[in-house]
Amino acid sequence: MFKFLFMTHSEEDYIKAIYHLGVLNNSTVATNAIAEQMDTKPSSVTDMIRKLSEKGFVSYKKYQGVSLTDLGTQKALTIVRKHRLWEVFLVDKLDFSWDEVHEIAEQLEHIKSEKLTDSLDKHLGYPKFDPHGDPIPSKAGVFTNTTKKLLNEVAINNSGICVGVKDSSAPFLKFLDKHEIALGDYITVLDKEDFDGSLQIKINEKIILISHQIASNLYVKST
Amino acid sequence: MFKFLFMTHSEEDYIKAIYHLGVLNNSTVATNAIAEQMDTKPSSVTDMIRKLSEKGFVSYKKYQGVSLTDLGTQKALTIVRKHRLWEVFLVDKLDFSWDEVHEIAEQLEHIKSEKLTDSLDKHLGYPKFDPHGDPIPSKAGVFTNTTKKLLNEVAINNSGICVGVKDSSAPFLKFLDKHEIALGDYITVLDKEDFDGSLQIKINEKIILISHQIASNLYVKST
DNA sequence: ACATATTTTTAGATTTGTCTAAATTTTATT
DNA sequence: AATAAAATTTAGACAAATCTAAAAATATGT
Repeated sequence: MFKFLFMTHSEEDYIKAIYHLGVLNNSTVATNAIAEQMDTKPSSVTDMIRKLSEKGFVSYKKYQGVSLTDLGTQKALTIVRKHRLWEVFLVDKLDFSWDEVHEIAEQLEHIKSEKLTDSLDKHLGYPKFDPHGDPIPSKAGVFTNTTKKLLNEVAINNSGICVGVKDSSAPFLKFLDKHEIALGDYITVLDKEDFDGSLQIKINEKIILISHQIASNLYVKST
Repeated sequence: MFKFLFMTHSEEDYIKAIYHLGVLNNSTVATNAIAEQMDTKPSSVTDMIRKLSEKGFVSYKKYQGVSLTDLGTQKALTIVRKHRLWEVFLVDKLDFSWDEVHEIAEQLEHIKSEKLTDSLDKHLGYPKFDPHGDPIPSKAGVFTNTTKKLLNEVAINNSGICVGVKDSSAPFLKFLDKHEIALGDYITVLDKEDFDGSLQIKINEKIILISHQIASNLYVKST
């Protein structure tokens, strides 16, 4: 029964990839999608899926895609929890910037110690969101749910507080730093250009113009 | 040239084992000794030694034992440094007790990020010793050297400050906790029994009797 | 619906780290 | 110094995770 509790780093990486792909389209995940996400070959994915299926982490029928079982989802959530807690640690305690933490958290998320995870959580003050605004599941696997929307969906003259990014790649995060856009900032949409979808916004008492691409990767919460 | 910089967890574990065995007897390390230390088979050790030799971490002649090269020593020191810094983190920041930290640090020592190690060092206030009193090498690989001796070597009516343990196994550490013996405590040797080598000591204003076995696993620094 | 394209799986090979069992070398003993 | 004992290495095998190339299943387009 407890024989299957140990997971290798690789198994955990697959579970996490399936989780992230699964929450997006809310259906079974394609072999090729996993292969692309993990930068590996579809044949390798098939092999691993079989193994994870035998261990009870995913349900799988040949050619029909894969989805996480309850056990698999639970496992994925603990990995996501660890990843995001470590990101908070790196930013809050070690003064890393939000574009530097992902790669290190990819390593730290595999550290096996429930007590460590829980102590870290406590040490950080039970944070609900990571440095990119992504929610941190509780020990029980529950997310704080928020009613966030993309900035480009906000109507003219409406406001919101910046609560997250959709694209958390280093280039985008560095762009935001450079233009002094940070989580917690109060943003008012002043105007939208029909021509290119760009937005005129007020942020930190300054009025700036941002492209549609930027606006569609920034989450805000209505105030 | 830089092809050999990446090391697997397993390679790092071997390097660390060779390091620890090497500093003790200050000579080449035997295959069997490594096998025993790592709880593996001598044939596996031979295979790995070959690989580490090809990568330049150890120097090795068949049947003649193995020793770390400068590169290998440097690598070992960074692993030891990471291990001990994480131990300090766990005890100082996350309130772990000193008998719980070794296993977790065994995992954390493999995290690859020089910036993380250095930031952690800074965050912890550049500690010179881990929770067991073992010295933490600096980024440059230098130890703070101390003139510590075992408690059983202290003459009657002489004193010392408890600075470390020779045996850092959980049972011994728990024993010390139970009897309220901690690093930093001021200890005076009042008497030694010829019969069994046990010592009468004064610690924290209390006089207690400890066995030779205990005394020979406690390091003190002369005051 | 049929042909074609795409996706997925299979079969077989490779690398890493390990093992067992046998062979070899070194060390210890008498 | 010869022989026994111990340590070490070699040879061959295995499991995990990956790959390539080919085969099979599914999806797409007219």
